[in-house]
Amino acid sequence: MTGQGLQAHSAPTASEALDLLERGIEADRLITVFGQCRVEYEGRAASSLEAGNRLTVLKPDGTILVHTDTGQQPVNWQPPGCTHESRLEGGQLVVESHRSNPDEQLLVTFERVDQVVVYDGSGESDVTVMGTEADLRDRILDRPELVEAGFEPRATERETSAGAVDIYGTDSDDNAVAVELKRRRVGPDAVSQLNRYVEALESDLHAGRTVRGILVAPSVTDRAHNLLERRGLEFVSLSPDPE
Amino acid sequence: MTGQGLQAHSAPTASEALDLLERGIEADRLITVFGQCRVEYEGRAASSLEAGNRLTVLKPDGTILVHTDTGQQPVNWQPPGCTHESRLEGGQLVVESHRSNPDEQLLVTFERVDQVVVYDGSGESDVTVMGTEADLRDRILDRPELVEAGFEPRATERETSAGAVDIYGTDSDDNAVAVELKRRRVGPDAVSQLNRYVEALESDLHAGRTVRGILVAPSVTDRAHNLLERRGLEFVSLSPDPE
DNA sequence: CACTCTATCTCGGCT
DNA sequence: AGCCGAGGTAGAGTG
Repeated sequence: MTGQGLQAHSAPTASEALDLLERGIEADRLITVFGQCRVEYEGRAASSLEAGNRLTVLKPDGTILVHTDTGQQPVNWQPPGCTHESRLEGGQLVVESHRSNPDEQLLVTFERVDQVVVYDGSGESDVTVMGTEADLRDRILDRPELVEAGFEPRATERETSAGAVDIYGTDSDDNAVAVELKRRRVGPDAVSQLNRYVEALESDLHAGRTVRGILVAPSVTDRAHNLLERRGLEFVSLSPDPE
Repeated sequence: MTGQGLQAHSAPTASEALDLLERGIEADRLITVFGQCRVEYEGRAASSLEAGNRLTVLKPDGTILVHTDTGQQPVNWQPPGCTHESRLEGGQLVVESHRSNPDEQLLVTFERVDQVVVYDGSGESDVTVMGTEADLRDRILDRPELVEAGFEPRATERETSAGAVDIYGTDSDDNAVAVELKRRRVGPDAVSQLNRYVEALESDLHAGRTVRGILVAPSVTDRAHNLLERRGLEFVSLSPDPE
């Protein structure tokens, strides 16, 4: 199985590396190349990266990642949907990843290849994440009184002219209530978002109807708190986890 | 050089893999592990991932990434600053990455290890990106008439009680002007942001002073356009690239 | 395809 | 350390 599932070659020549890459790309394998390389990107923006020892990852869905030994983010990349090509240029291995819409290309030129690994990374499995905004929503739908005594959810993702309100409902006086959910501490952006929904509802609903806006999140920053007050919006502290 | 810079082992036993990992972590190397693994994460959220063939990357700055053969983003990860540990559990290689603040841990359990590569990825070099928001700002500071004839920039990143305005200046009638820059097509969020700055300036400056808000971006969405009109804000179409 | 919003966002800068 | 905003954000969901 390993013989079919993985091929590795230490310190290959450029043409040996090219051979591995071409066959790996053809066979839809996950490919890693360790080596000293330069990187050029041009597309939505443009960037240039001088020679250094890096890890390049090619995925069968068209993703390419160039990682240094620091940082979680790749130093250069292309998203899924690109076409990988490899060739020799002046005796050096060159990997080119290209896509249209937008027109972009990433060029990785290896001055030295230290290792190539071609791997069969297939075998799907889904990751299930808990503690998301959806969990916070479900928690409130289960127990609306966590927002406020008398609160009654009427709809989730209710469409308005400004976008969809997370939870739309009524309070004990039958006022309309827009609830915006955030799974973590929020800044002014979330308050503006809620404000847009409240204004849209005031405009969409028949005139005179009172619309309250309630932000539900674990906590808010100072500026967000001030903005809430100025906008006449409310805040309820609640976390996605029952803790 | 390659002997020192890179060590690779195909289809190692769990204890051989553990040995490579421990020495690689100790030596601050970039480490990749190919193999069938399960992943458990618990921290800001929680997730669980069943067994599958994946690529795990350990960086000397404490980053850990678990990649499948699709997608640009890792399926599980931990940011820089974590502590990597490796051990055997029931004959299986286990990699644990942990940090405090917030308290999080990622557990990768290998049911089979296909390949371990330990690499010296050092040798820094900076990446220079062009076509960013800073380039758009510089373009306007060079030629303020691109925003409007008579526009005079007075400050960049001018602080207000709502945050920093990208470019603050005056128009030909000596009105205050707040310019918000976006390098790409924008939605309602950017309009709300600009509106917050304009309101803050109206409040901060002496009463009666007219404050105009101008959004500069390549284009806006429909909802953003409507919101601009409702808020009495303006839009100028401009791209970071002179093209 | 475009638009909107979430994210274990990450990252850098500043207070 | 927290707050704030940018990002070549990516990715999901919807019309």
